[in-house]
Formats: sequence, C-alpha cells, structure tokens
Amino acid sequence: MNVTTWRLPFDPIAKAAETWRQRIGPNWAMSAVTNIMRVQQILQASVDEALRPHGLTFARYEALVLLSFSQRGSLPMRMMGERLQLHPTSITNIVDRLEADGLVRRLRHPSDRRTTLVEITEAGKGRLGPATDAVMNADFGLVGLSEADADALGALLTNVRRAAGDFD
Amino acid sequence: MNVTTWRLPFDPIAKAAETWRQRIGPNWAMSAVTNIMRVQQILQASVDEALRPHGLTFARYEALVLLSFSQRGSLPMRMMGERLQLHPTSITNIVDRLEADGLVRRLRHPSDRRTTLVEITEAGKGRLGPATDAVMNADFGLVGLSEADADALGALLTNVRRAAGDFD
DNA sequence: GTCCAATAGTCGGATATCATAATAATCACG
DNA sequence: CGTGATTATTATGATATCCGACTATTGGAC
Repeated sequence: MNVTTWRLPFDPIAKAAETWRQRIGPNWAMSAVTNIMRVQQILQASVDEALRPHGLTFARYEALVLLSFSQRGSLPMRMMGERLQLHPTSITNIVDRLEADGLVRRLRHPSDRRTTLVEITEAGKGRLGPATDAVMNADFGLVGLSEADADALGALLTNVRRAAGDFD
Repeated sequence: MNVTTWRLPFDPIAKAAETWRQRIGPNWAMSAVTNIMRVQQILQASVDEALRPHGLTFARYEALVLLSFSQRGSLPMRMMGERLQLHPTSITNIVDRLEADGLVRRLRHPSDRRTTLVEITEAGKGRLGPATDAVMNADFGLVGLSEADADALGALLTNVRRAAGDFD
C-alpha cells in the first residue's frame, strides 16, 4: 500500500483542526504544522519515486547537484552539511552511498588533514542529467499550485526559516 | 550539535535557486520543494523538543489527540492510519510505544476479530494536557508568520494535498 | 613552544518511516 | 455453504535522520 495514494472523502487535517477548535480553542499554528508535515511527505515520496530508476534519493540528488554547482566540483563535507542543512552524520551516510555507487570520491584536503573533500566523478556528472530530467518531469506533486502560488508559498516558508534562525 | 541552530550569513535555498536558474533554468518548483523540506525539519525538531519532557514525539502526540477526540476514546488501528495518513506499520510502531508507556491499550473489536481497537487510558488523558500546553507554548517555530500568513500558507498547502489526491 | 579549546569526520545507538510479505479473519458470490 | 478476494494487523528489512561520544588535527593564548 502506498501511503500517498490514499484518498479520503474529506480533508483529515481540516477535520482535526475543526475538532481542535471546538474542544481546545483556535489553533492556526497546529493546522499549519500538520499541513506542512503532510505536504513534505507527499513531495518526498513523489521526488524519490521519480529518482528511484536513477538509483538516487532526493537527499543524494541534492548532494550531487551541490557538488556539480561548485567551482572545482568538490567541497568539504562540513560545507555540504551547512548548505544542505543536514547533520554531519547524515552527510557521512549520503557520501558513503554515493561513493559506493562511484558517483563521488573522497579526497584529502591539501592543507588541512582533518578535512575530507568530496568530488563528483564523471559517472556522477553523467547521472545528473537524466536524474534532473526525471525530477523536473515529476512536477514535484505541486500540480495544485500556479507559479505565483509557489512563489507566495516560498516567501512564507522563507519567513519561517529566517525567524527560526536558519540564516541572517 | 543541533542542526536547527545553524545560522548562515545567507539563505542556502535562495542561493541554490539562483545557481540553478543560471545553470539549468527557472525552477520555481524545486525551490518550493526544498523550502518545504527544510521548514518541515525545523517544525519537527521544534515540536519534538517541546514534547520530549513529556515522553512523547509529535507522531505519538497526534495519535493520542486523535484518540481523545474520538467518541468512545478508541479507534481501529486502520482508521488511525487513515486519519494520521501514516502507513499501517507506522501505526503499529506508534501504538507499541504508547502502549509500553501505558498511555493507550489494545482491545479486541467486539465483532470483527481482525480489528484491534486502540483506547486511550487515564494515564494517556492525563499526559495530554501538559503536552498540549507544551506544544502550544512552543509556537511551532512559526514565529515568522502572522495568523493571516499561516492561513494563506495552509490554503496553499491544502491545494497541494488535494491535487496530490489526499482527499476529495 | 605547550597545551587546551575548537573543528572535521566517523561510529554506535535510537527513532521514524516506508515497502513487501506473512498471518488471520471476514465477506461476497455462485 | 465453500472458496477466493479483500481487509486488518504484524514481522522483517531497508533508508534516513538525529544525538552523543570518540579520534585526529588545528590553531590560538600564554
């Protein structure tokens, strides 16, 4: 059973919000939270499914894109964590898998022996094109939004991230 | 290191979007996806932290609230999965943990022996009040949004869920 | 120059989620 | 009625993420 293919005759989040309002009180924040959680789940499933034929998950795809965008095609693992906003151990995990698939390579940093550089390989670059096509064609499950809607959504979410202290 | 406490001098998602635009082309959807992924991560961490002193995660808290809102204080596991939009095995996991903590109880369904009813216990009800206070006071990390913003966000996300086939 | 705090990465453990498949019970149709 | 399809739950295995702790290295304070 694929969770993302369920279809209820009503919106369970709206229903929960209504019950909450009756029992406890108004709760716009709670509703927004559950909405985001569920949409994230939908998008994650949608993008991962599009990438599966290419042997990538969204997290690994993002890592590859990040490396391909860098000047030298390589970055320290710590910087990858900052940019992707993932825990160092998550980066270790992602790089382990990409390296096992031959899509990236670990290199010593020339001057700082603590640092490991991660470099995208030719195979990695070759994988990126078709994977990007797949992601673009998957439309991310955002079919319910116009471009203007998506921009508005992005602005609201960016406000949340700024308020949460993600960046200055 | 708490990932959600990182602060960069720039917005990594906006930076990635800009690079993407230069290298590949406009990509409003990609930007919206990464925004949602990150905000979900922030909210999850924020709510889980607020609930940790009460021995609950957000998923388990949601399950308890759902049961407390039900007419009889009990629901079949399958229905819990539908309402919380989680995989049946995730429900099994959540109920296992809640039951181990004495917050819910598994009961036989009176007429359908395939079905397991999950009932909130008195201990579960007692846990819910302080946990709800904690969640409400955590403000969910949504400090960047006004109530009107949150409503607008909710409407956009609900469109996505409807388009994705969550409900009719 | 030495030493100690800070930094980079990894390991082990915990949690949460999913998918596939197994088990058990119910239901529908001939 | 009986048999096959459907439904409800759980077991097993995979992935992804986090945190705390550990090792190695660096660099600044004195």
